[in-house]
Amino acid sequence: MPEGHTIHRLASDLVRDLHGAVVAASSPQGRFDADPADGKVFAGATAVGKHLLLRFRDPETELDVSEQIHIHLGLFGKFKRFKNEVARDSGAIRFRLVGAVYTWQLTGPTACHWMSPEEVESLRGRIGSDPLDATADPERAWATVARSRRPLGALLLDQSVFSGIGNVYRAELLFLLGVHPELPSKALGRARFDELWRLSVELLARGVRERRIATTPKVAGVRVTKRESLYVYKRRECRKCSGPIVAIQLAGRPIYCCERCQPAEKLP
DNA sequence: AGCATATGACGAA
DNA sequence: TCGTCCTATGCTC
Repeated sequence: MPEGHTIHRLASDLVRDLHGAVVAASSPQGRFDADPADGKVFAGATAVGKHLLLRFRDPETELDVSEQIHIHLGLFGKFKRFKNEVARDSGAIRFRLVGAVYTWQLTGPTACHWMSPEEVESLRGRIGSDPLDATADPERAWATVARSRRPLGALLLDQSVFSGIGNVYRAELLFLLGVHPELPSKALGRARFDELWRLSVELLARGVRERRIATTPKVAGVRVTKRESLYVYKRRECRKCSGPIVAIQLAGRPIYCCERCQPAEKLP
C-alpha cells in the first residue's frame, strides 16, 4: 500500500534492521546492477515523499558510496522482510539485501536504479511539501494552492505540490476537511489550507505508526478494523450522514466523496 | 487456470 | 486523456 507513510516506515525499518551492517546485495531477477552495494555497509535510508533512497559505505576505505539507490514502488512495488533462513527465490525479485538476521526483497517497483548526487538533488528539488518531513515547508505548497485554478483534488495528487499523499489519503483528507474535490484550489483559503496541512501531518504520521491508512477515530484507544478505518475511500455509504458516496474521475483516478458532507461551493 | 484489481507515474498525442 | 509499465493477491470458474 504505497503512499508516503509506507515509504517512511520502510526507511525506518530498513535502518533498524541493517544500519551499520555489511550487506549482501543482489538482483535475482537480473534487472538491476546491485554489485556496487554488495559487501558494503548499509549507511542509511531516507524517504522523500514516495521515493526511497539507500546509501552505502565502503568498509575498507570508510568512504561513502556517492551514488544512492533510488527506489519508487509505484502501484505494485513491495519491499518485504524475511528472516534470512526463510527468504527464498520466488517470483521476480528486483533487489535483495541480506543482513545478519533479515533479508529484504523488492518486487515490482516502478524504479530501482543508482542515482548520482546531482540526480538526488534534482529529485529533492522537484518534490513538493512532504507532511512526513519534519523540516518540510508548507508555504511552498500554499504558494501553489493559493494561485491555482486546478481542482484541489488534483493538486493533492501532484507530487510536485504535496508529496506522499496518494489516492486514499486525498479522498479522506478532503472528506475530513468537508471540501468538495473539484473546488478550485485558490478558493480554499488560508485557514482551510492550514487545517489541511495539519490533518495531513497527523494522518500520515498515524499511517507510519499503524502501518496502514486509518482516518477514523480509535474507540477507547483500540485500533479500528480495516472495514471501519476509512470514511469514504471505496465506500458506498457515508459514515457520517449515510448519504451515497460518489466516485468522481479527477486527475485520471477515482476520488470518492460524500456530496452532502462535501458540498460544491458557490464561487463569487 | 484465468482474470480483475491495486494506495503510481511517465510519455505520447 | 490515454496507453504503458511493474507484480502479487484474491476472487471466480
